[in-house]
Amino acid sequence: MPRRERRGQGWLQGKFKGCGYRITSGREAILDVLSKSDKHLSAEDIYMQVHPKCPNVGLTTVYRTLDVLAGVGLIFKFDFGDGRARFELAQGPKGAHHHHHLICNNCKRIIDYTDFIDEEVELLNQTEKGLTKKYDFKITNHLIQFYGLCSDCVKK
Amino acid sequence: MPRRERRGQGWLQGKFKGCGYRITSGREAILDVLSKSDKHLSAEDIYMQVHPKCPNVGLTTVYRTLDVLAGVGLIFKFDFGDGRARFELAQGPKGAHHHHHLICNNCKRIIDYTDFIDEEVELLNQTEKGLTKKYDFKITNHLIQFYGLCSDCVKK
DNA sequence: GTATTATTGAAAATGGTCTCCATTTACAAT
DNA sequence: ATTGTAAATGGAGACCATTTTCAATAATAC
Repeated sequence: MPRRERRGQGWLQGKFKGCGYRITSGREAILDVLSKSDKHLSAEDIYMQVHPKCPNVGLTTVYRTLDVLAGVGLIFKFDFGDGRARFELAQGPKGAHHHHHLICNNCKRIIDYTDFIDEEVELLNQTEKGLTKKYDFKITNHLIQFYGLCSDCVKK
Repeated sequence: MPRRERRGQGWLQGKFKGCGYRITSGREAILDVLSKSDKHLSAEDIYMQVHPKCPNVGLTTVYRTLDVLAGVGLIFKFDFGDGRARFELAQGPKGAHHHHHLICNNCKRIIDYTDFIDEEVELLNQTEKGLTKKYDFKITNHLIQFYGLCSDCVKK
């Protein structure tokens, strides 16, 4: 059988242990759900997926684990304005899979986009550099979201 | 006495009425607080400031008014991760006062910055244009936040 | 004025998230 | 393998920002 997932899992778990946290079955299951999904999962979404496999993992643990993971930087926490937090893997030591969001104000649909125009990356770096210098602020991360109307809603 | 605020207020109220909403004393007071503050106010902050002047304005009305104002685009609603929404005037028909945020992960301090480097504005425009075309998405607004450590917290 | 309709406040409901604490578990040292 | 200990757990309930409900009131159109 292929060991396809071994690497990713290994890395996640390694990073996790490296930070002094213990690997438990619940945490493993949560990491597993996160790493297999490309959606923006809420705590309850994750709980719903984990629970069938590990009925002994409670919602509280999901929240706690997500908090730890976000603190370590392994996942990102988003707010899309629907009253619940959303989570996704930061994915990869090299920042692969990084993306921004388009959010439809009408139907609340969320579109991920990863295909930055070349200058966008360049400019972001410059902006970060400028801000770091000007405000003496060490930037570790950023959030960029565009709001408006998606193609479906713009027609109405 | 100067009528400095007359214009802004007039514009706000005009826009408000133009959308079919009634002008009430409570709404006036809320608009007043918003237009005189340069902070990121929570619903309760606003309530606390409005209540002394208009004891008959309840928290419910503050929430409802903020919702209407945000819907019309007169104010922006932010989430800085502290569990309560923050509001501020979109300020002006020409988008003046627009700014982005630096958020300290440690002390939660929030720094506004308005002094975009020229390229940043340019890039945003290009990015918006590109996204609009590619995803057929009508962009009306954006949110940009940088996370990290402020000068005080970086020392520790 | 009067009718019409939006707006209101108070109280209660909602719902996501966190706290508490007795119990269980991971894991390093034996 | 066994054990000691601190970390991790989950279930119930607390918490608290935000919404809903509904009867009373106020703003506009006529």
